[in-house]
Amino acid sequence: MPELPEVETVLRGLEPRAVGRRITGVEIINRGVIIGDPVSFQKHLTGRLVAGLRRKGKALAINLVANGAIHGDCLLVRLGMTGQVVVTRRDAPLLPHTHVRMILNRGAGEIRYRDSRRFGRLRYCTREEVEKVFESLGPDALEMTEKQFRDSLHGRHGSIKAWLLNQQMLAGLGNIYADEALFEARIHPQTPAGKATDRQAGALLRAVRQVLRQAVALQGTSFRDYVDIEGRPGNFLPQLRVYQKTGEPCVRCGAAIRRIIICGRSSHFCPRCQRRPRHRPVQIAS
DNA sequence: GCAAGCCTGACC
DNA sequence: GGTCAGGCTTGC
Repeated sequence: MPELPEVETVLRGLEPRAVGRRITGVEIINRGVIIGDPVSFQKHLTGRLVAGLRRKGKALAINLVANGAIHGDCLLVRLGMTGQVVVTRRDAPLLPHTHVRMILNRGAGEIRYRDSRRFGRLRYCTREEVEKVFESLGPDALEMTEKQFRDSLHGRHGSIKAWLLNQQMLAGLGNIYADEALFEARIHPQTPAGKATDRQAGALLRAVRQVLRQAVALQGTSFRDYVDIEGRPGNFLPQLRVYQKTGEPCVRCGAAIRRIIICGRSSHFCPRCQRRPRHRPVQIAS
C-alpha cells in the first residue's frame, strides 16, 4: 500500500532516471487509469522534458518543461492501493496490469505504470489544477508543525484513527503507518481526535515522524504489491509492530494485538499499551 | 469475503 | 461543514 514513504521512495528513484529526459512517446494500454481525455493526455506529455519531481503526502507530481519554458504543468500520479511506477528497458517483457508506457529519450528506457486493482490514477494537470489538488491536501505529514497538528485536531469529533487517515488533515498516512504511529504513541485508535491532550498530540506527531522517517530510510513497506522503480520491495515489513499482527503478542507488554473496524478500515492495536479513552468513543466499530 | 485509497453522495 | 457509507477492483 503506497503511503508517504513508498511515494517518497518512488520519487527518489525516479529523479536520477527521468529528470532531464524527454518523453518521446506515450502509449496508453488502459485508458481507465487516466483522468481526463486520454488523447489530450498523450498530446500534453509527448515531447515534454521532465523538469523535476514534487510530492505532497501520497501525491506525486512530475513537472514538465516545453521549449525551455516552465509552465508549472505536470503529470500527477496517485498510486492508489497497488499502483507501481517502474523504469525499465524498452524491450523488457510487458508485465500484466501495465496500463501506460512513457518512452524516455537518449536510451533511458521507459516509465511504466502498473496497477492490478486500478485504484490509482494518472492525470495531466495545468499549474492551476495541480495547485488546487495540493491545496486540498493538509500539510505533508513530515512537514507539519506541532502547532498545525494541535490546531487541526481541535474540535474534531471523529476518532483519532479516522483523523490520521483523512488526507485533508495531514497528508501521507495510510492504514499501515497510522496504526504503527498510534501504537508508538500509545494512543487508542478510537480516542476522539479533539479530545487528545496536548501531551498525546505531541507524542503522536513525534511517533508519526519517527515511523515515517524510518520507513523512508528503509524504502517503504511491501505488504503485498509495492515495489520501487527498479522493482525492488521495501524493507520496513520486519519493523511492523501491530499492523496485521492480530492475536500476536505485543512487543512491549505481551498482550494479544486486537483488530477492530473504524470507518470501514481495520485498526490494529495493543489493548494494554493503548488504553481506551475514558470518554465514550464517538465512533463505534461497526 | 476481505483488503485498501480516493471519490461521490447522503445525512445531520 | 463534518462525518461516514458505498463503490470501484482483483488477488489471496
